[in-house]
Amino acid sequence: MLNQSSALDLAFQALADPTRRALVERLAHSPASVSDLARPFSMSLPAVMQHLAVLEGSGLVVSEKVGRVRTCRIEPRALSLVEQWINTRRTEWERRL
Amino acid sequence: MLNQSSALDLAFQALADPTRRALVERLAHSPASVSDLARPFSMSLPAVMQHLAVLEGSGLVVSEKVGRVRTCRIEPRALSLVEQWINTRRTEWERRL
DNA sequence: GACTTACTAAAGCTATTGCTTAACTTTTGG
DNA sequence: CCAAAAGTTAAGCAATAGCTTTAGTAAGTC
Repeated sequence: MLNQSSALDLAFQALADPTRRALVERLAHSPASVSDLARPFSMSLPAVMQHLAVLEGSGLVVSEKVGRVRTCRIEPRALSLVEQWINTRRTEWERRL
Repeated sequence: MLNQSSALDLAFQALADPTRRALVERLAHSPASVSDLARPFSMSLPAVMQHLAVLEGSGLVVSEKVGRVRTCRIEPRALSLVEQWINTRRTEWERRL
């Protein structure tokens, strides 16, 4: 199954994991470094980094490394894309009634 | 009785698959039977039914069987839950700026 | 009653996911 | 320079996801 995933596939898939949603919730308040993001979780740092990679791969998070610190932040346009897809379906349904 | 987090897990996970999103898109227009839903897809009927089971498990779709026909429809409140989670994050982020 | 339609149940198979640990590299502070 | 801090890479592994095929059951049709 090598067909390339759409942006929505990647975004929904990224948000399907509770750890990744927690990361997004954290980042909704302010940007943060990888270590800061990892600290609250009981899992290993590489595990958190893999979650961040999924989030970046989906476009929901962007990051920039300066010195040895990578700072991550939310990309709200990717959130909008998902929000709009859902809103469109819900609205289509409700318009019928 | 699922807590909010699990409900979101299930909903996002359900929507992460393109086949299931296509089913939701179809159902946004009108309710449909399992066979009607399966017809446009190249995969087997049991495969589509498994997708429908995931959607029902997430609460995004409900169904009722009358005679030998199961009719599926969208449950917009489950869509709202997802929509609101995203909206909250996006709004939190944008309020900061 | 036999046939077809509509759905269901179960088993199995492969690829992906979500972790782990271990071994790096690159900065930075003393 | 030396060592700690911050991040990265790679390998491996158990569980899950997304199919398949096969074999059903229940309900309309003739």
